Amino acid sequence: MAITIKDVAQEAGVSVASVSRALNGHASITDDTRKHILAVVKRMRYMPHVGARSLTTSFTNTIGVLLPDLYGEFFSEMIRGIDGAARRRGLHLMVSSLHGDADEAALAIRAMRGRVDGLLVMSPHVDAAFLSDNLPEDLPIVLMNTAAGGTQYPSISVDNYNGAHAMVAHLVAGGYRRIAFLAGPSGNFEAQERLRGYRAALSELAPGAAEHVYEGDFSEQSGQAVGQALLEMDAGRRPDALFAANDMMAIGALLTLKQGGLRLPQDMALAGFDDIPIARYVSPALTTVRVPIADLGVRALESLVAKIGQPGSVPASAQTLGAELVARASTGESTPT
Amino acid sequence: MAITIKDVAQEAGVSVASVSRALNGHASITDDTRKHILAVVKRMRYMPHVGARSLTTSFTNTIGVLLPDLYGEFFSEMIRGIDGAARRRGLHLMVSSLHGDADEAALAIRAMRGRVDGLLVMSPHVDAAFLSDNLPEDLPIVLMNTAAGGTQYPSISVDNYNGAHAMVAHLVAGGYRRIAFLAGPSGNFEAQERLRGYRAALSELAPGAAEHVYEGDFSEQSGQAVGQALLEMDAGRRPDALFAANDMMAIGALLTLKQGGLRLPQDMALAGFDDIPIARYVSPALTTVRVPIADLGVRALESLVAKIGQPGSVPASAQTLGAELVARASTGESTPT
DNA sequence: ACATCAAATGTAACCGGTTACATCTCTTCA
DNA sequence: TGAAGAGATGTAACCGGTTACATTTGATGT
Repeated sequence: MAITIKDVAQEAGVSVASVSRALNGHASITDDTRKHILAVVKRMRYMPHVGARSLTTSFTNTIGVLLPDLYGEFFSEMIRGIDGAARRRGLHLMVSSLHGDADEAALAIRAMRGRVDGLLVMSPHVDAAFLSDNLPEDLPIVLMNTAAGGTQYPSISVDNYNGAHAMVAHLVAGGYRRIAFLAGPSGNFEAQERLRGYRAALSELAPGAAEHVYEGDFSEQSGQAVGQALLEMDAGRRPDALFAANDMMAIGALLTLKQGGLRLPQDMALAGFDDIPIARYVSPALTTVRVPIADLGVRALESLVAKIGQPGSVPASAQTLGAELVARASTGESTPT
Repeated sequence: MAITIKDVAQEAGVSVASVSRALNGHASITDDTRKHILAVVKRMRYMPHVGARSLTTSFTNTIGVLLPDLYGEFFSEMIRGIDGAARRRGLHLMVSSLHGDADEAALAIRAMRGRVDGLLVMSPHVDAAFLSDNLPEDLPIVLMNTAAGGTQYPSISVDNYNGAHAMVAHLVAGGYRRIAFLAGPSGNFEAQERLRGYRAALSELAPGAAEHVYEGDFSEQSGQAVGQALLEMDAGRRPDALFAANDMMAIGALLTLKQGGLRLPQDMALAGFDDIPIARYVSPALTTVRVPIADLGVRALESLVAKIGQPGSVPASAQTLGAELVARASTGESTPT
């Protein structure tokens, strides 16, 4: 068994209360005794048992983070943002992936009880009903990139609609007219918003143009499949631009189209969404919409902290972060990198 | 305040002990009362306070993970491996980045006391002395990718030496003779091992060839800088192959060299180390050494779990994971993807 | 010299669970 | 019928901290 506060108290010849006070910088303790106690603490290498402490103080200095999956650049960026913001406030992170079904998600949420001061959740499987069923009622929570919260929980997400809208505008401005869209999984809220943006912009900015929507699932493979389908099309009927709902699909299509002998962007322009790091490195470099993922994490953590600070008083707001168009060579921009 | 076991006991008309027994599947409780209690638990949405529980049981079902930084594909992969292995065992993860100085690292370690059953640590700042100074003595720990443990702590790392050795062999076999090496930060153990592998292989396999070592720091920028330096060299004296100690530097060099008009691999072959996802997508696709990062995480977690299972009994072993050469176009391979 | 009072320190209750031990209930058998 | 014993349930101590309240100590004023 490790060293406890009692051991320290005994060794220093004082009461546990004094040790506690010395450690927490509490009032009314002589400088002499404080120094003496701290010396003993150091000598014995005592470190408080955080769990025990949080039992009485009821705060843990820890934030729980639930993400759908811990894979890929998106996740990595998100955690980076959250971690940076958390460390700035001296908070720790407890992360959990949710990639199982709803039951597993429920389990993960329960496991957080008593260990965290608040929860950051991003999950396609989670909706408001599920949350109110499984959440300890008094646990502050902020949702990310989801429509699930309704008005009940605060959420913060990226402006997928306007990002997609801006991309279509960019393509139209570049002279492209037969603009196809490679959609994400239909159940996914972000994918829906991006599709909605595409449709609205198209009917608004290129009134005559027809919609061409391909189904995809955000994977590189589905990009390759659509690339293949496009290659096999009659060149006259082929779209002159393909806008994929995320970068990975765009890259899959890019590789397939290039391999099939198409010149990009002369034969077909290509655009993605997310601006994952790879986007800059493929050739031609991929035009995309930059999603401020790390920022999203930072903001989410910050609103969570605010909510923890004043429980109940903050109404459930839905913040939106702007997404910025990044024009690169795949839609004809000359600038490299 | 949330619902406690007492509330449940009162509501169900039993003692707290019975509730506890019902929840933990303990022996000697009637099926009737168990069902009744569980029904009440469900109705009240009670969830046990894990911190309080761990106070008496002294286990937390949580593993602490300390990484130097939570940025980039490397750590994303590592966490993915750890998370998968952890969830298979019903363990939770508490992650913390260490990117500050030693003091911050010490703080992060102390914060884990009482919240985790064991620690997974990967850090350049950490050595054996530091650990024995700051670690609660009874906390199981496994180190990753570091020489720091000495014989005191078990560690698991990638075979950087032989990976680099194999790459040099590959280049020599490809006919390259003036093989330059772009090193990583000198304080970094992995970087040192890769450099050592380069040197040994070179003197062994190409006895006459001179060493050319450039300094780098694992960043894309340092790759660009060296790329620029190479471009400015007299073509006759220029190396015919550049082996960078990691992929990001190789990619930095690749972009700069291409932009400078060099043809790869005809004018210069290029190789990296790590096999991050981007490596496949650049053109020419980058020859590299695949580091089984996720595997490393899995193995590390598994040895930690083993150590937690039998404290003290396992001697501090140092496992090594093989690194596999992946030949792609940047060293002349014809295969795409 | 003694009463008064503030500051420093100690004692013990409490946070929310688990579990050893005590108690109660009910069956079984002499 | 009553004693013994097994099985179910309750009581209370404990895990390692924090903190309200009690107590001790020492300075101050008259």
